[in-house]
Amino acid sequence: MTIKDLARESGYSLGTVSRVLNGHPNVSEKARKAVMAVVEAQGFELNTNAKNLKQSHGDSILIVVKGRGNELFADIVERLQAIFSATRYPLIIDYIDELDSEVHRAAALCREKKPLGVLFLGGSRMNFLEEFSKIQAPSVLVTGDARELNFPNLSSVTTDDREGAACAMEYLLQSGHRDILVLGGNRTLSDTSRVRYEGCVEALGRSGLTFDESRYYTCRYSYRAGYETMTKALYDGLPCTAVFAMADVIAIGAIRAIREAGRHVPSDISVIGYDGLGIGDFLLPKLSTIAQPTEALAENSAAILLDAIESGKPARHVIVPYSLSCKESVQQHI
Amino acid sequence: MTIKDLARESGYSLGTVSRVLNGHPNVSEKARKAVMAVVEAQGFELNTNAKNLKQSHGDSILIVVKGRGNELFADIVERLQAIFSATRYPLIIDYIDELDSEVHRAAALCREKKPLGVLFLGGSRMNFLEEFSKIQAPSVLVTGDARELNFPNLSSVTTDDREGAACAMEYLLQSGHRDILVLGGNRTLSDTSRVRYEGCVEALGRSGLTFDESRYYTCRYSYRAGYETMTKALYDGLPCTAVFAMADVIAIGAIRAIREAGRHVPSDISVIGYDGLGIGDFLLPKLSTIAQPTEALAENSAAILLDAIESGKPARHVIVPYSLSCKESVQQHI
DNA sequence: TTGTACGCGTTATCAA
DNA sequence: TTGATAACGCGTACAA
Repeated sequence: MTIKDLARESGYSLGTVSRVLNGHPNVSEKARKAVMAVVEAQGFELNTNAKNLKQSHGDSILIVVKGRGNELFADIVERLQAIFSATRYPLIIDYIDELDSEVHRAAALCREKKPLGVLFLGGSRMNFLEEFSKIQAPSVLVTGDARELNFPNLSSVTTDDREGAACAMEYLLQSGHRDILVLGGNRTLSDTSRVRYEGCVEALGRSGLTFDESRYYTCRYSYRAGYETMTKALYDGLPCTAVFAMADVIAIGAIRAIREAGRHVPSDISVIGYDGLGIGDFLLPKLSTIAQPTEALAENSAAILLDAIESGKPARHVIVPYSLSCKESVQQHI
Repeated sequence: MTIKDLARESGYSLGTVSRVLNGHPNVSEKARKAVMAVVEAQGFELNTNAKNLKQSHGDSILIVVKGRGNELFADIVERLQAIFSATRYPLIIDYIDELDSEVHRAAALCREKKPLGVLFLGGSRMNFLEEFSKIQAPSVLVTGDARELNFPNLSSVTTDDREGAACAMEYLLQSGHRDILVLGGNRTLSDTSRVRYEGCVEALGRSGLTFDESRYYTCRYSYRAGYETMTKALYDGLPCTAVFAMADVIAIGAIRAIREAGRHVPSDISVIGYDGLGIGDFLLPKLSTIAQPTEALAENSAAILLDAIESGKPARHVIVPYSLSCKESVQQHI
């Protein structure tokens, strides 16, 4: 069943049928009805390949996810999937290592699949600077700020990582902690980690304190890395009554490490994470964290991308609010 | 850059170029070299849309995932992604609700996308019986047994759920537990749940015991559902020293519920899960569980599907071994 | 072994 | 408002 058959059955020509199917203006109501009647009756479906061939681009949306271990992204991907399943755009999801270049990968995929748009889950300025100019499709960086990058086709949706991190630190500070360890990503490679780090320094500064570099532990974003890094930190033996982990996955691994060292959370060591993973509420103790609004992140990203694709709207940059989620893993230090 | 350009630049004709690109036999080594040289030099990429149009089917592989809350599937999807990223087949991943028909959804998607093959993550016999005949593409049911369904294009890869569940129960029994609650899926809709339930009954039978129906709590596969169901079970007040949760996500939610009720795991109530989620090792207590080999599950599924797609090999049904993972959430009952 | 020519299903341009 | 027809890039009979 092709539009050719549709033309025959409906008594109209190919051109008219195509116009009906694409909602073009210059077509009589009568013709529209006639064609649609056959469509309903025969269950006709347009051949995407032919359409794409003609239009010389694909019909999918590409999602490049940075880091397999980061559950936050899993949450966002799920939401994105739910949103896009209501549209006619198939999703191509591509996972790359946390330390690889998402832009390089996206550029390659764009050449191959010619997607309508691309969504970056995580990304670093350096990579964008280097080769984002190679990609033409409207894109949005989710979980990162692309405002200063100033690419006309690159939007961004994120929380304020600096303030979020500062908020976490301040919470720890206000709870009486002074000996704080920070577990975060590689600050050279990850903007998010760098900006959150700056937030930490800032928060400390506001209290007249300075951050001791040796208290920053570089860590991949995964349960295991959190566990291993915290184990090492404990072994190093710096005084420590609280830990700020830049991701909940890291925090969860760290808590396990603390417990295995015979210490308790939060009575011996308080832990605050970042992300607001769903599982946090089912742990013991419930994880205190800076919650990212995954739903808002996903919805805004999708809306912006769709606007760009369908209506050619220009890039936008939106900041969605984080929230301090005080649960059970942080305690007043006496 | 099309094969037309390639033809011009290489000095050969369109036909020869196409043959080289598709690895056809009747082409001289000289021609092959000449064409490939230009391909390398110019970075030519074949137009998938045109190719697909010509061959009247897509080039992607469809994955239908049943249930958004089931982390096991997330693990498997990740592995699948890693495997297929090494091939030229894009993955289209579609999540549906745990209680919807995966086969119905797949059939619709097949009409639309004409994928080369489809992977079902979770699925129930009833749905397959009803409309799997509508789908022609080679498929594999991951995490379910399709042997008796006897479709020529449906393979399956799974662990032995009956034995796995029996193993979990026996472990509890051997640990001295008699008052055991079981939290699992809807046995009418989910074959996996039904079969695991049968395993429970069987294990009990081997010990001369019978399963009291009121001890089975129906529960969706998610942290929250596990938490809520366990809370309700605790409220019901049946004597209980151990819980078998048919999924780790359920077990994790249940453990939280138990703790909130002021009881301890495992000293008051032992809990064993099913799946072997990565996070299990970072919890307190570490989760004892029946571990499914996600890697083997993914690898076998991919291999079978690829064999079917590329070499037309017939359906296969493989059982991969589960393993009892004794960690910290189950204790001897005195 | 190589080249030519046609058709896949669609959109878009132009004339009617 | 409608219809005829030319591309889009590729695979493949068929001819050479």
